Amino acid sequence: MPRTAEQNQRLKEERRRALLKAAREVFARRGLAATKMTDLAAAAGISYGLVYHYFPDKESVFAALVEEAVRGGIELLASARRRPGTPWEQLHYVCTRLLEGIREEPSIPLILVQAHASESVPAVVEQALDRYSTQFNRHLEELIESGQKAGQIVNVPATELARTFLATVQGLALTQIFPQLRKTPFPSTDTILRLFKP
Amino acid sequence: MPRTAEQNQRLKEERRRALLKAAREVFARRGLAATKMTDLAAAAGISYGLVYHYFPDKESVFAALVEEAVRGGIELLASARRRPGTPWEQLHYVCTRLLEGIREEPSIPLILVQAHASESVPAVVEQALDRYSTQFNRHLEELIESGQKAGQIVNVPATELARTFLATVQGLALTQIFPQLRKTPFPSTDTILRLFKP
DNA sequence: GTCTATAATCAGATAGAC
DNA sequence: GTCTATCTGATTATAGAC
Repeated sequence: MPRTAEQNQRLKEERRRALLKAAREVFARRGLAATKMTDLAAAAGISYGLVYHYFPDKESVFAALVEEAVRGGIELLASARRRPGTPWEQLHYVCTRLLEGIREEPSIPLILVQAHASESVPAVVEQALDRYSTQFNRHLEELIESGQKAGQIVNVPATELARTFLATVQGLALTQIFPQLRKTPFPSTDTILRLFKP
Repeated sequence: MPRTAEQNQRLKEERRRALLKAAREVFARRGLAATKMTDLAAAAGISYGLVYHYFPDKESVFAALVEEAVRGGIELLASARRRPGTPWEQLHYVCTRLLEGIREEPSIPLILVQAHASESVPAVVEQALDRYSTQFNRHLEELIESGQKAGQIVNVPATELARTFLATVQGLALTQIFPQLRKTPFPSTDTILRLFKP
C-alpha cells in the first residue's frame, strides 16, 4: 500500500512543520542555549520524547530554522533584483518587505539575530551564517552601486551603507523582543531609506 | 588593624573588577545561558570555586555587568546634554562616542545586546533594561526635539528616529560578534547621522 | 583566599510500553 | 507514532583541605 505510506510521509512532514513553527517562536525569544527541549515540546503541544522523532537533537532544530531564514533573506534580495524598476525602487521593495517581516513575524529575522548573537553555535549554523552574510551583502552592495551609478543613492562606499543597513534591520528585530520597545512606533520604509538619500 | 582590613577590602575590589572584566568578554560573545562558570573562571585565570567567592551565582555576575553598561549609556547621554553647543553637535558627540565604544570595546554594548536578546533573563536584569530603555530613549527624544526646533534635524517623529538610531547602534554591536562582518568597513558618524539630516 | 573534590540538580538523549 | 520512565552526562553550587 504505497498510498498509505505516502500519506504518512505527508503527515509527518506536516507535523514537522508545525514543530518547526512552534520552535521558531521559542528560539527567537530565548536563543539556542536558553531553550530547553521541554520548551520545544510544550510549545508544539507534544511530549518531550517525540521531538526526537523529528530531529536528532536540539541543535538540528535550530539549524533547520536558521537555514530557512537564510534562504528567505537571500531569496528576497534575489527577487528584488529581478523586479522591473530602478535600483531605488528595488531597494524600496527590499526594505518594505524586511520591515513588514520584522513587524508581523519577527521570529524569522530573530532567528538570525540569535544565531549571530552567540559564538557557541553549531558549525552548520555558522556556515549558513557565512553564506548569508556573504551573499546578502554582495547582492545588497551591487544594488547600492547600481543606484549610485543612476544617481539615486548617495556616494558613500557601498560596503559601509550595506553594513549600516543590515545593522539597522537586525537591531530593529532585536528590539522587538523587548516589550517596552515593541510599543514605541515602528519606523517606516522612508525613514530607513533616508540613509541612502543623495 | 583597620589598615590591613582596608587594604584587603581594596584588593578584593580589584580582583572583583578583574573578574568582571574577564566575564564581560565571555558573556558579550556567548550570552548568559551559553556561558558556563568554567568559562568565567578560565577567562579570569582563577579556579572554578573562587568565582563564588566574589558573586553568589552566574546571574549576579551578568547582572552586575548589565548594570554597569546601563549606567554608562545613560551617563553618556546626560553628559552630552550638559555640553555646550547645538543639539546637532550634542548628537554628533553621542554618536561618535557610541561608535568608538562599539569599535574599540564592543563587549560593553554587547552585554546590552545579550541582555536584550533573551526573554529568560533574571528579573534584576529586566528591570535595569527597563530603566535603560526608558531613560535613554527619553533623553534621546528630547535631544532630537531640540534639534528639530532649531531646524537641524528632519521633521520625522522623534520617537521613530530615536528607535531607529538605537536599533542601528545595537545592530552594529551585534555584527561585531561575527568575524566575517567585523572585517567590513565600520560606518562613520556622518553616515549614521544621515538619518537625522533635514 | 584559593584550590580540589563532592553533592545535588538539571537537561539531553534513549529505551521500551502502549 | 506517541507517550512515560530511565539513564547518562554536564553544570551548578557547596564543603572542606591547604
